[in-house]
Amino acid sequence: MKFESQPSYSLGQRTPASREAAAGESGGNVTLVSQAALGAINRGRVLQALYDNGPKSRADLARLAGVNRTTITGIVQPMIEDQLLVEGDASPSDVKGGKPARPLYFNHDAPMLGAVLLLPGTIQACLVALTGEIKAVTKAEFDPLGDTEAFIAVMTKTLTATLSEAQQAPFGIGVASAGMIDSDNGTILTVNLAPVLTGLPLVAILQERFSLPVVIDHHPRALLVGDRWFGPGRGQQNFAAVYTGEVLGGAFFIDGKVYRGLAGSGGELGHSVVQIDGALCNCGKHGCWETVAALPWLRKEAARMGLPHPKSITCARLVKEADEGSNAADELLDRYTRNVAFGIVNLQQTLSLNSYVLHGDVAGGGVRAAELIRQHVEQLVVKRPGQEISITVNGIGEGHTALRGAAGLVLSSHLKLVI
Amino acid sequence: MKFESQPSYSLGQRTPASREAAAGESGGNVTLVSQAALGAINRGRVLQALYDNGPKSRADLARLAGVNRTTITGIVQPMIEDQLLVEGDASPSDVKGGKPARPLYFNHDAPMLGAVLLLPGTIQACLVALTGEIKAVTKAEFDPLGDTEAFIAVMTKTLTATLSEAQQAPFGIGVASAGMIDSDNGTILTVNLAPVLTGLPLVAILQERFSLPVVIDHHPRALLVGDRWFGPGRGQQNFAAVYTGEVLGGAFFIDGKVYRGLAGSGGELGHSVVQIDGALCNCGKHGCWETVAALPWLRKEAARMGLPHPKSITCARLVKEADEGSNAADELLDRYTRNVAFGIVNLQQTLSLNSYVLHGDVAGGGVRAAELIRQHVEQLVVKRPGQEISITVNGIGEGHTALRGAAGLVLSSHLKLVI
DNA sequence: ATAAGTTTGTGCGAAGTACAAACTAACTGC
DNA sequence: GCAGTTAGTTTGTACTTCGCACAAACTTAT
Repeated sequence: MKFESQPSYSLGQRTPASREAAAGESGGNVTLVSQAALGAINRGRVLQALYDNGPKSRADLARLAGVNRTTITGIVQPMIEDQLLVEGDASPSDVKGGKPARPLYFNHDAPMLGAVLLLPGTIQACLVALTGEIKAVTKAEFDPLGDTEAFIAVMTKTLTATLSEAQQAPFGIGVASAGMIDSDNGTILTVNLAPVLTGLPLVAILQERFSLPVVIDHHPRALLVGDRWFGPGRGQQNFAAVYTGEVLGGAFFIDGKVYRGLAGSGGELGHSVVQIDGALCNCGKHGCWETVAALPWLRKEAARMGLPHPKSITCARLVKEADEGSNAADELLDRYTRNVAFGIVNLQQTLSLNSYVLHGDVAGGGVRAAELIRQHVEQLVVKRPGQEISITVNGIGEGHTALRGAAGLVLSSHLKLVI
Repeated sequence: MKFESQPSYSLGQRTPASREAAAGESGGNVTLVSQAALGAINRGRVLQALYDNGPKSRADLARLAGVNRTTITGIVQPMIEDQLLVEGDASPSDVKGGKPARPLYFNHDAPMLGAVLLLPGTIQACLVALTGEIKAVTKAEFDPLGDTEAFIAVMTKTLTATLSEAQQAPFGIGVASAGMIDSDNGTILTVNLAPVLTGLPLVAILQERFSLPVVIDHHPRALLVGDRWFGPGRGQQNFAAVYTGEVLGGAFFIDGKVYRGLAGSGGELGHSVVQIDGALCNCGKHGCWETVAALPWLRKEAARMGLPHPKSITCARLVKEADEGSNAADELLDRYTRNVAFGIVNLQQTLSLNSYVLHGDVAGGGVRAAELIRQHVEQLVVKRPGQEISITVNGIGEGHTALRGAAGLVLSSHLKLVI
């Protein structure tokens, strides 16, 4: 399947990319900003402002960005003509009269985003509208120990099925994958439990088959992006997403952009050390955060304390049983949330992002777990005047956030907000 | 003392600042890039390329930045006319003939940078040339428990003495200070051992007295900037500076810019937790990194192990005694460097910067200490294919790096490399 | 010695961008 | 009906980068 049509205005995908490539070839470490790139950057920022703040008039956007109204007109007019944006009905003027503003927002029928969630053994693909709605979900399974060609066949078939439901060419395809991902080079390095994926240059493969921009990143980073574009991180310039479950992970949104680290390796928090010479971790080291704040620890402690059905214990059940009056559950919940808090404390001491969105098991514990973690973090962090730490839970289902995040990866790279 | 003259080309100080202020007033979180800002940004990047790569011809710079040669000419010509840059002698052409290139570099007589290092009880001020040379060092002492007015008087007098030796108006004044600093608002929050500084809006005070741009940041961040502009971090896009001594601290250079965190509070690594419920820390918490990797721990262990003169033990002496055959020193050195390594490991797992510059006590241990730390980090970190971790020591004296870093703070803010 | 080839650096016009001023459109309040 | 206010557009200006052409300065081959 191939898509040809592209919007008349460049969103900066081509030019800066080729520029960077050129600079890369000559080994340069500086990149000047060209005139054309400038336009793309500003177009991207206007779109992001629309995302972050919801429907806004041209005048509002101009005020928000501190630029001239005419600049905004120049930016949005081609987008309206291309039906990426639509003008809403005139909203009544608020105070002292004046011409009513016409709010702008994304066209419901604008091109969508392809999204793939890749976990050991399963593939989920879908289309995500710019407004966040999910459509055309397709699921498939693959043999984690099988043949590479077989996997590619399943992946292609699944994605083709989903993309064929799009009315127009999607902006691109975003892939969120478990495991260790090299997002710079678009390859999967290793996925525990799915050796078939080891070393797979998935971006190159999909780009070739679908002739669309393709982006890949690891699961926690997709959650982060999902939070940023469509969840509680919307509009924020600094926050972290923290995932807890069988393993621990995190991702950071710093100064308005996704932090990736070299070759996309930042945020592997599970194996930061919180207990020198502590318990043995799966990674072979001792005292990793994962040894005290992941589900295996919780199951072990639940069994030790004699809680019912310790093998299937979750934060959600712990909260429920604590709410029902179980002292043991209450105590374990407190210790669990405290252990989770230590990782967040170290993050806070390091980056001082002040805002954290929880995912995974601990998110199942809802507001109560989040509040407990917040209290522990507050106690364990060195206080600064005027500093407030917020811990929130993403209420939307886990899979949906990851899929939306995969879609958001495309937006982030497409809008090229980084210079 | 007031300075009036300013270079004819803007380096972006005024416009973006006022732009940001305007956007801030209206509560906006996006900022479009203006035409004028674009020029300032590119001018800044050309200058940074000159810093990072040493003297380069226009053609080289154009290749390095991936832009047209004429663009570089347009950027550097006014700077040459303003005597910020100078054209060197024609260097002999290297291979196939052609017109010999004229390398450009900073004019030795260009405006300098004012730098202040503020530690409890002492002030150091100096001028730093764009080439890194330090001139007109002035030192003074103040009463850490004394009167605010008295401190300001000493500070003003010291700085006036230094600045009066400048031939032209410096580009600005950079202040590196111990303690907790709010670099966004330019105030000192708290300094242990110097209560007189608590809450002092030093930037506003100095800006008013000297009519120059003033920047303040905390000590580790000044070391980072010193490394970046004039030390082992030169030309690097990602690295961290780590300070060990009576306390621990760090600062990060991420994707080509100094990371500050909200209100400049990132990098307070000393109180990240590496030992849940471990030893009591000065901060009132338990198991902070500072409890196992700072000098108080080293002194305590040296005493426990019966090493000579444990109260004045340093990493430098430990290395010397270990080199001379002391098994106890060797063993303690290994444990000390391992404990230091844990903090770097957590940083690496979080941000994956791959490159660390050591300062403070552990830097006194030279290459041997750095290599030991590197080995421990390699062992304790989760390996990624193709990932190399570098640990280096800044050979230049501590004070000089901090002063150069304070100067570099001005450059960083003046060049406005961030958009 | 001469010619050819190569590289550097500089005018000049074109294209693209944001901005300011002045304008029209649309609504409120008196 | 008219003044006041706000939204959005038109028009002209200033600034920046880019591509092309060209002179200057050097090397190499004949």
